[in-house]
Amino acid sequence: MSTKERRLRAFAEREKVFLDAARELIASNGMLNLQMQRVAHLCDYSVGTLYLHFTSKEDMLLALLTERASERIKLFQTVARWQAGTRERMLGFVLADVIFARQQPLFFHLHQYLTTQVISAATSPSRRQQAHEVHQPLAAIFEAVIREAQACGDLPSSSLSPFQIGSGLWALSEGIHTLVHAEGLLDAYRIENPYQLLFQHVNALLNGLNWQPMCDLNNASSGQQLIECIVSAVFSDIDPLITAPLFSAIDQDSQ
Amino acid sequence: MSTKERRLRAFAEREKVFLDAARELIASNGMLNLQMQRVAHLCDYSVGTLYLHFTSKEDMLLALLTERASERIKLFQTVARWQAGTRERMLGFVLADVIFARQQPLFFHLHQYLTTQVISAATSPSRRQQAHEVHQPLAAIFEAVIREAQACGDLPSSSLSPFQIGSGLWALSEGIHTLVHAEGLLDAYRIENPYQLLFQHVNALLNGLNWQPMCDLNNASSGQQLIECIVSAVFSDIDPLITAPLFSAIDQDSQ
DNA sequence: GGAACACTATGAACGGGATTCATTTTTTGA
DNA sequence: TCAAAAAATGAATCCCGTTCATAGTGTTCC
Repeated sequence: MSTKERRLRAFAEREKVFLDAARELIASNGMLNLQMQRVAHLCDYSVGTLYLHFTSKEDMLLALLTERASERIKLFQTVARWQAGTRERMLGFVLADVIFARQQPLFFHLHQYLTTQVISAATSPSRRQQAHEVHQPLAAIFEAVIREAQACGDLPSSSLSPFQIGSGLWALSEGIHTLVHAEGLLDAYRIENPYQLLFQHVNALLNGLNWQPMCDLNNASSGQQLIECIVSAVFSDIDPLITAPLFSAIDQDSQ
Repeated sequence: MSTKERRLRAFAEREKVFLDAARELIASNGMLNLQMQRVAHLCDYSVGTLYLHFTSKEDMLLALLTERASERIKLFQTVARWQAGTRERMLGFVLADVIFARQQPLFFHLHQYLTTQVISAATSPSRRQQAHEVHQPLAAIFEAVIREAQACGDLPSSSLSPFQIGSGLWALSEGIHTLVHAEGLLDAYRIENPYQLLFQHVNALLNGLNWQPMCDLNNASSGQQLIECIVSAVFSDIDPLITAPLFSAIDQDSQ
């Protein structure tokens, strides 16, 4: 009975085709102008067929986001495999997130948009579930490093669970991204390189947790050197246009 | 030539009437079901008149958000006037933010929704500008405390500007709010009281900045006592239903 | 082979609601 | 009092997301 399997596979493949088309259309016209009609027509299918896959437009966008989770996880895994201290790897995770946001601004916006309650309510529960499952490994990866740090004495044991400890870094990172994308906010305060700022805050937080080896916050350039070092050790394959502004003084970022 | 002035005042008053109606309708039917028609009719005006005030629905929502900024600022000012150490006051700001988010969940959702680039793009530049201006005092208030801390030696001077230092706390706070509202995320990790977690992270970050007096992170209950103390000193007029879960172990929060 | 059946795909039509603008009403000032 | 200017109106428009009755295609079994 391979008929059914074959059909399922074909269905899954078609879903990818739709998502590719959606991505392409968003890339050229912006998320605001994405129309279900156009997605369907670009793939030579009818709208009805498109709606066999997604319960709504938002549902499709969430699928698009979920599809890309694996790339983010890959970046995290690269960091996790890196032979370095636990603290360096934690910084590496934050860096990975920044790189991801810069590499794929579209996905960052999608994430932000779909996290909103109003919009999230328009997605199907099953796809929300799927999105969660797919992101699970992200947390698992950094939890492992936190456990390792506690085991080897880099990090004092705490009443908090590893996830709870990590959530602080996660929130800090998420929050900076939000501030960065709140139009005009950073201009108003003449903050030129928000991501360098993020690393400073992360270092402060890690220091506050007594995560060894402690870092001298007054020496900003050594912090930048560390980032540069992580980039060349772990992310040497990433386009320098994306990574360079993270440790050099001048920010060429134009979002 | 008071005619013009009178008209302007009347216009501003009518805008308030519209915003009140919008708030009422959102409160009863949810943001998703807000219709411009209904807002206009509830005020006995035509849709056209409504559109003399707002360039779009999103523009109206942003106005609604901006209108409420003063309440948030009031909470901050209460904290700023409190006769206490600088570190306590910084915690107080974070607490004020949490209280605001719990008191006015609607405005929190609006904020989240309108910060999104997709939605923000649908608002008028002038209103975005206005929203910025109105929020300016928020930053000014906490910057003053940071300056004071540096002056009195609670906080070592740094190469970062006061705003830059504060932005870390701001981001952390914003990020936790985001995680809290990302449906199901906290359930998945059995995090019962995210705001207690926020205070722990804030304390870690402040410790990391060497903000005196340092706080013992292992003693969670003393942290909770501090929150309780701030609440009774500064926010005694706030409904205990809102403040109690912030320092007691059981979280009755149901968003 | 082909008839009956089940499963898929279709896209015109529907519906909901934001936005507009030609027209009417009100206010102003001489 | 009245023409000109300003403000208000709401029916009509337009735009899209979503649906569903119908047509098409593949499958099964005699």
